[in-house]
Amino acid sequence: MNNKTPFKPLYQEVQQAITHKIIAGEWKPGEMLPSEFQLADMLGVSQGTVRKALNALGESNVVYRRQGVGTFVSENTLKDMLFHFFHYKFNDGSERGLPTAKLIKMRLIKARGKIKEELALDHEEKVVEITRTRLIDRTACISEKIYLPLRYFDGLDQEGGLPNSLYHYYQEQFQITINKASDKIRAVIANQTDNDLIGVALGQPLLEVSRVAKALDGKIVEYRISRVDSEQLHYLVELN
Amino acid sequence: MNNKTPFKPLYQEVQQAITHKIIAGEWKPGEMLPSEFQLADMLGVSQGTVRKALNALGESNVVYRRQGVGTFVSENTLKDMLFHFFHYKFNDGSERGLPTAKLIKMRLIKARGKIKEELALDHEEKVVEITRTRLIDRTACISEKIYLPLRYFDGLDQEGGLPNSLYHYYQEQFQITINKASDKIRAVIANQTDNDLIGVALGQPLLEVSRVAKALDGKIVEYRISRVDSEQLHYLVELN
DNA sequence: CAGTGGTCTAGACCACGCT
DNA sequence: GCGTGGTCTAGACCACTGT
Repeated sequence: MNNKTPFKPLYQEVQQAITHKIIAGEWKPGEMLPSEFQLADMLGVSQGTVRKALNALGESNVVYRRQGVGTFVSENTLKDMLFHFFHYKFNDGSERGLPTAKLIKMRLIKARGKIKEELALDHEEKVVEITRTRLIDRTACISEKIYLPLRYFDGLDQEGGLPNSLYHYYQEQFQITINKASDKIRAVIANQTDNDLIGVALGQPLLEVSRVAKALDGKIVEYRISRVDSEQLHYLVELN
Repeated sequence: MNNKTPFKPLYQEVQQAITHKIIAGEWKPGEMLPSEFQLADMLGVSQGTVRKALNALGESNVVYRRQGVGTFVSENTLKDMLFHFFHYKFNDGSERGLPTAKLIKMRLIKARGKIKEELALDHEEKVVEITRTRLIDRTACISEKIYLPLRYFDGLDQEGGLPNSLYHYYQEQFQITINKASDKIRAVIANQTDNDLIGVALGQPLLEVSRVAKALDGKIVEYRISRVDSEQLHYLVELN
């Protein structure tokens, strides 16, 4: 008879409804959402149901909640991004300044092979390739190659410079909020390019971190390969 | 006046009370806890408060909950452990058999330097040093050095062999449940020992993962250094 | 069918941040 | 003091699992 109705809890509907409004731009990054009771009235459910939905959205960093203040759409600010998406620490345990970035090259290419595959593209679309180095306290320690489908970042290739926090820039300029990512970490040997870009000796071991990042709506919007000076930095993972 | 009462929610008290009973062995790994209503009666709070506490314990993997069945104390079974604490994947994307382990050496040493430091020991205590390799489909791909304070693992040095899933073994033999860990990932160059243990060529890049693991009560109980053949495996991190 | 966790509601009250 | 999220309670009902 196949009479299976998968059953979807009401709070998940509410969660989706709110998410869609955020994606649609009804509430923009940094803005405050209506209170729990107002949302409950708007959506015709009880306050407890809205609460559960908002807490779930808080868990996945779509919004953040502050007691006594309100619920706000998450911003990809540099500080938050460091916490969520930047897990490099100094080997000696020292805390230093915020990382900056130096743009080396930006060009338009066609996505082929691994780039096309990792970005899950059907065709050989145009993508922007960004090459840059990251510096902490003026010392270069990471080189990055970043691939962005031009489809999502129209006009990006015309830009002259880029800010330190790309994710915040994506959000402000292109209404793309990075929300999830997965990092594949491998060990590689430094080549001449690494020597040129971050000054590591040829033959030295490096971490190569290959990241695929997704926006709020689940679409893959960025592929990024970082090569990290392992003599200076390590990658830290907390397992709970 | 300094009349600050930090305010501790009731459900956190409940959470701690339940955690303590689990640590004390009142409910053992794999056993079912009383139902929400029974716990509520026992502790003199409402069912909703118990629910919030149990869900929090579920989040941190102290218990797991199954609708229609019950709430159970988590077991460090091989399958769960792989999901939580084993994040190595094959570079070619293939899924293969479960990892096995081959014991190379076990000896008793005094904790000094980095070992003492990472295990947060005050004195040069005795620790068990375990050297083993891990194999997937009979191919060696990881070598591990594991350091365990003898204080927590009394008699371990007398054992002849060890099972594949150490964490399950800690739990069954020593009533120690591994609950949290942090991994520091670096890149290194294979040396003669790596060549002997996992057959990687000298000079090849490896991942070195240095893990500190904590038990339910928060105590550091294990320090482990893994050296991973990066030609075969990578370390995968999901950022949400 | 009995028992468990999961959802949803309604209402009271508390803690917090801002003004 | 006001408005916000956070806690706690009580009760009804639903969905899932195993017997």
